[in-house]
Amino acid sequence: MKDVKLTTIKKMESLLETASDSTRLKIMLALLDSNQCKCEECNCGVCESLNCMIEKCVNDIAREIGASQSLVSHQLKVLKDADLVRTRKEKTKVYYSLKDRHIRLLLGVAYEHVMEGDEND
Amino acid sequence: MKDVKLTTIKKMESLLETASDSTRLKIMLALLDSNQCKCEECNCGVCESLNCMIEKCVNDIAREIGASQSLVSHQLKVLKDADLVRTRKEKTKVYYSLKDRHIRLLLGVAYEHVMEGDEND
DNA sequence: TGCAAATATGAACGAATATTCATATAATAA
DNA sequence: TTATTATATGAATATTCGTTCATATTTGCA
Repeated sequence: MKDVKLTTIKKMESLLETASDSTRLKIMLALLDSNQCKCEECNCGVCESLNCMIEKCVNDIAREIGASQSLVSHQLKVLKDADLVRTRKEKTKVYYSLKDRHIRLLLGVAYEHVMEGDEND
Repeated sequence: MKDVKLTTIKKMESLLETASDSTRLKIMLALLDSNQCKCEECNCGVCESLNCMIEKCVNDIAREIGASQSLVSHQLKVLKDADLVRTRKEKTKVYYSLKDRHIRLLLGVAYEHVMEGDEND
């Protein structure tokens, strides 16, 4: 990883910056929740199939994480602009889901690091 | 990942926040550079052995990433306080290295996500 | 056509943060 | 001790960012 281009670093910065906010983390973790997995083959919530992607609408997310509709909408826009989530419209509702497996991996690595605490390597 | 505690989310936020800065990313990427791997068994730069951990002193990092000594020192402190790097003193120099494999994984996932661009899953 | 539900947006405020400059501290060698 | 090298730190500045409040937009339904 020696010669990483500046534009690549800027993109990495943008990705991590977008992920590094409590509200947005809560939103993304809500979208990881396996309870609403729609996949018929499994119920893991972390499998790689697109069919298995969990999606929730704005108000449900807001209620679940205990934040206002406005705040969640604002932060979902940030996540969308940074390409961390995708959307699907259905009637008046907009369903959000995590963009791809990298986002789940990112959350997973961060979660594990925090959970393992101060062990040394 | 449904019931993630608030304190856990705060720690994840802190980890990602610390990682989400160009200067600090450059520093950490410099510490991933396999060219200076001290491991005698391999030269990969990404192996998990602590012996294989690459370490560099402040001025070398500053020169390598083209930033001032003061800035690098400030940001290394941020990285150290957040537990992303470890230090080893030797005479007047202080050698820095990445803390553990999670940090390398985090950088790796972010790098891959950016590199794969806008492919959908 | 009008109402209701769901979501998006703009302005404003306060808080947090990266960088620079100047200087301080610590440790070594002559 | 004195000079030199390496690193750390404090203050100051400008910029960015999260949240709230009020309001706008869009869609479906009666």
